[in-house]
Amino acid sequence: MEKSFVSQIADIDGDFAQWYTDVVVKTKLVDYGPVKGTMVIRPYGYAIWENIQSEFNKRFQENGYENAYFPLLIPMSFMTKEAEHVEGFAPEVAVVTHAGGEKLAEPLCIRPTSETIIGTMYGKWIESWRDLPLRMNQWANVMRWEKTTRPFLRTSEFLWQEGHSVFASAEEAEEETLRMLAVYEEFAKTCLAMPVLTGKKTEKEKFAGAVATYGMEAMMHDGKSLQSGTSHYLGQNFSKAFDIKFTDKDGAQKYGYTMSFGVSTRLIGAIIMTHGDNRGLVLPPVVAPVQVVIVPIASKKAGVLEACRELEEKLKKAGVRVKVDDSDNSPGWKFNEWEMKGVPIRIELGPRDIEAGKMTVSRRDGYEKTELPLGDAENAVASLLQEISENLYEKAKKRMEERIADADTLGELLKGVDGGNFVRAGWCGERACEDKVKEFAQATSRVAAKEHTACKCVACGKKAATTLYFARAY
RNA sequence: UGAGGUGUAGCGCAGUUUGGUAGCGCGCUUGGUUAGGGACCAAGAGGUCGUGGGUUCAAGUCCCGUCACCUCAACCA
Repeated sequence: MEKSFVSQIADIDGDFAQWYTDVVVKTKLVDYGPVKGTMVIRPYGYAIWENIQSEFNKRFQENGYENAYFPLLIPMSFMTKEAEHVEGFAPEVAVVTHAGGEKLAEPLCIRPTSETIIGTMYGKWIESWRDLPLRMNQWANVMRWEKTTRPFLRTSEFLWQEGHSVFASAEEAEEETLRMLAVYEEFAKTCLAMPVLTGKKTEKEKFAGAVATYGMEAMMHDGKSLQSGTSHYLGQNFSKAFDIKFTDKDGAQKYGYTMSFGVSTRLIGAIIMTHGDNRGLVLPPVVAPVQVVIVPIASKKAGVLEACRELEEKLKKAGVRVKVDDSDNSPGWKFNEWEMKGVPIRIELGPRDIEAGKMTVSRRDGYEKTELPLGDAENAVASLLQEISENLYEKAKKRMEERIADADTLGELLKGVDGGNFVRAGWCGERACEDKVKEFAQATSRVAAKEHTACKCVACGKKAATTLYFARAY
């Protein structure tokens, strides 16, 4: 017999990378793409992304954003207008040199991010203070030629959302940067059941061309950190490079202040690694493609399939994403299959249940089965989905909070990250000290802590200017 | 680019030391019996052994070249 999924995967804490790859491949979320470092997102994986998109679109609209689309190809000359930006992205940009059978006069970059092309258009569109603020979002693919890749976490091509805004004042743009960061944090909590740390990044870790970068970091099962969203205050760096000028109320020509923010399909990787267990995926109900799977027992017996269909209809009407697995695999096989795929609720329906007017319900965040009356299935399922979401969040939050350690010295910091912790430590503000931490502990600064509690820099012992979270990162 | 490793059926692998008919498990197809935690029986399909050359009566196996991929280091949503 083939080894089961559970026995094939190593200890979840021991060989996490292998476990992750197994989950991604076996649950048919993706195939590896024909081009190295790319992935083919299969329907089950893409459905998660679509749910993420629709939840985000609601929130973006509430914040004044409209969706738009900008071109994939960016003239090289656009990229070079902002010095830091081009320097930061140059090593990972793919370039189109030929088209139509001829060498192009100017090479075209495949977008690694769209600040430059959107900035160019904004420069043409914006004339007056009345045009501001301008807020747009695009859902797109981008390409960054990464040396090492892993599905969802780092692929050469990935799908994301990038929001780009222009304001008349620095204050408004900075405020927006933090507001969208807060939208991310709320989304992570309510839709992904994922607790995150948010805060400002250091100079070393900030986006190329930004004045300030804020990040959202999530703790994975193995204690490593995954940057799962960023929001950048760009000041006037891009408005000056792309001539984003407007005539203000006082008649003066002024440069706008811009900001941008993005999350990617990496969020799906974050879900897998935050909630997954030895049985496979665990999907938060809000984004799960299938929220409830109904498994018929002895499905050839009279009335069983009919009862399943009836329940399916009832739940569908209540807005639940539900599926009846009427394939002719054995029930045990189906249980394992759907557990591996992370479906939050499984309902078993067999002759015994139907006779008793009940259904056997099993939730993915636990092992126990309970019997509930069939008559009130919609309400039971709705509240159970909510409960599962909250439970997943609480479990992940507890785990994260238990694994935040404090360090005063490099030795303590190393011990902390070795033990799978985020380490909170003081930092004097010098780049050299950050580099020293990385060299000593293979950990990087993630974000600044909201409260500055440390006194001394963990690397040099001088007075700490900030308190940072350090972690090993994906 | 520095170091190590792997290419054999859709997937995971054995076979290479010592050259001698291409194997196993899973999956797939067909039929039947089953069904409350990855069922069982039977029959079947599927491989120019990454690739080019060489040695040999004979190469998956030995020799030379070459390509691809993986892991770690370096770089990153």
